[in-house]
Amino acid sequence: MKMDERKQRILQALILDYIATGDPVGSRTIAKKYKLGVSSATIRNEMADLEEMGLIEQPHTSAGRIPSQFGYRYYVDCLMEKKPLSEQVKKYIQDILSDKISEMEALIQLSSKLLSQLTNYTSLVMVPSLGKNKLTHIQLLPLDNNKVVLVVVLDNGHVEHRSLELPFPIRDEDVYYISQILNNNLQGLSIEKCKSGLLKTLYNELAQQKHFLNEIMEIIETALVAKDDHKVYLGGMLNMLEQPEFKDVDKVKDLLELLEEEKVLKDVLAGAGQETGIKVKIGSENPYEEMKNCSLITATYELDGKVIGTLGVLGPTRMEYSKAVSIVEFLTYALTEGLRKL
Amino acid sequence: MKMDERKQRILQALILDYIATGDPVGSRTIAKKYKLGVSSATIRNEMADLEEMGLIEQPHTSAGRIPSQFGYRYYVDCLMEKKPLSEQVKKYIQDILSDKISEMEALIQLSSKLLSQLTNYTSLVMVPSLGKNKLTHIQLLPLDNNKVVLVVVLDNGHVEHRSLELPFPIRDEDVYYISQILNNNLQGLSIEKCKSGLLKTLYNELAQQKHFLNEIMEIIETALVAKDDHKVYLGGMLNMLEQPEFKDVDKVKDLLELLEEEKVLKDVLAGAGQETGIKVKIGSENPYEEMKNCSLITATYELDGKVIGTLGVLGPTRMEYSKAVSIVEFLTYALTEGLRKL
DNA sequence: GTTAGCACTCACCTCCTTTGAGTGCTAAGT
DNA sequence: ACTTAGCACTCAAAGGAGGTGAGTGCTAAC
Repeated sequence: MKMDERKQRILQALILDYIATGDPVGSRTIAKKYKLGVSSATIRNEMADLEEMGLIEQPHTSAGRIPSQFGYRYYVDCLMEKKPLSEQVKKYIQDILSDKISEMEALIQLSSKLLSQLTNYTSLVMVPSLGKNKLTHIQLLPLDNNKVVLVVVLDNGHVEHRSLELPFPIRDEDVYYISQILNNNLQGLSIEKCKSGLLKTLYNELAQQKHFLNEIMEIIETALVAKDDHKVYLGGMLNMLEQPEFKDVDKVKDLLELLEEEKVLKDVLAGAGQETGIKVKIGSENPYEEMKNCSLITATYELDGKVIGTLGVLGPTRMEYSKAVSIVEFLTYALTEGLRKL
Repeated sequence: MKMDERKQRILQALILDYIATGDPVGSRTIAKKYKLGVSSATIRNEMADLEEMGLIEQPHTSAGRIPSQFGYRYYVDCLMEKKPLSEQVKKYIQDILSDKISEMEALIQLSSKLLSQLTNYTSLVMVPSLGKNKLTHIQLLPLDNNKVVLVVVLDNGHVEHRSLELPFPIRDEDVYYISQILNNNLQGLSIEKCKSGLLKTLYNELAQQKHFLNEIMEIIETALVAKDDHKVYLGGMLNMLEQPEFKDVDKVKDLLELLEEEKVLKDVLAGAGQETGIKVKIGSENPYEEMKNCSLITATYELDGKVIGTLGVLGPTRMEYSKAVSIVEFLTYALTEGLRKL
């Protein structure tokens, strides 16, 4: 069966109406609301064809049609017209993102919040792995008899700290001394490189000084390795509750519980891949059963021309794709700009 | 009307049954399940009295009775028998809380998680204000031409860091120099004291060196002041969805949205006061309209014999008070112990 | 003071009917 | 050959009627 223009127009009208109202759409509604110049009977015939092609379906015999997952797919790929954002909204985004933010992570977190606010869906933003970043500073500060604080500063402005408990007391001077050696040797290297054996070399240099450095090095190594990981921000999770398709607590509970697990979020975003450009995953294209009634729109943001993270919105399959895509698109742009300026 | 022992026994039976089943409890059920040695008719008479006294109420004419807010109050104050925790659970709590945690905040956060897991309700934990803690270290690290990282280490193991953007470039040596001066002057002082003019004194000392210190000091002051605040952890928010009384999305949405606001959480916990001991707020005793179907059980935890924070569980008014109270009680004890050892 | 007995209430369930939106098919119109 | 009007048909949803049962309050007897 061939997909002529009239079928396309009918499919588009049906999807737009369904997205707007949430009710199954009948032939009469389409004939009346969207002037296609044909009667409802004709539209009925065409709809029968569209159903045969798998693009729309009937929830039950005497109801109108709703788009199938493939219908949404076709719409997103071929029919959707991007709805340009108003200058006002663009300005709003840019104003907020350029408002004196000096830490990369704060900027990214803000983007997540903005994304969920603007779309009224749930936002996911993956913060880049720190593995490739270079150390600007590594510093140990004495805290107590046998406690020190390890502070790691990366060249992207990211700061991590961790308290370490040593199994033996240590003098303040020694802490400063070790700190200095660490700094001299590790400054400018990436975390990845620090991990790969370099710490051992360093150990040799310091071993001449103190016999218990071995243990300190181990702890530092663990701390560094543990920090070399992605992080995901989730925003507007409760927006899901606004959606009529999730008005039943039992239905939405599993989804919300799923979203509370960080590993899942990483999976979901990682599934979108690293290629640049906007991607849309519809219904069961997503990796989790609980998300079969959801769609995910993602894009990647960059720093120095390289993809460093992914961001996206998660909503019901019946989501406002055109609006959401525009927002994701512009926010990605604004975030990339923001990062560049940093 | 006087509250004789039989009335008490009936009220207790009714509340226990209602908490267990969630259904209104009739006279026959009480007569059968809880052997009080009297017939259902007698119980009916007593229940009429209890209703007159405002302790129980009927959802509608031909239904059983449910406890009123005052009924719960009376139960919690006079009738409730604390259910001792099994040694197993106690050990579980203590094991988890003593598992190599060296940062106060991590310990507190873990307590929150534990609390929601064990009770299946929502947990709130307020982290103490940092104002009274002493500075162990204050350190500036150069990051970039005109960016520095401020790291503040407190004597309780808490570490805060913040990136500062200076409106002018600064040399690494100067950063270290300032850092040293700050350290020498502020070490051992509480944040409160740092704020109160001391920074200005310090400014005089440094002003002889560099003219732009003024601005640095301002930034540091802002950073310190902003950090002197309470923080609240929320755990198991979605547990609310498990409760049959919140099976309607519209009912639970407002509550969940309320709980997402940190200010609200602070209010709610602050409302419980600072006196030591377990407190129970039932239904509309809570400060927010959205919580009129919830009860909150709180307790305070201590360090060095002084109250430093509050922790609690929030559940439906029909919550398992005896179990929840026991868990809150023991967890408070375990957390206080854990903090002491730190 | 307690209890058995009884009339009464009312939410809830089930069954039935009505309603209306929507369909598919057919035959007539262009 | 496509389009359309007309019609019979389907089925979810809404509304109503009747039955059920848990529970109550009252009264009279123990």
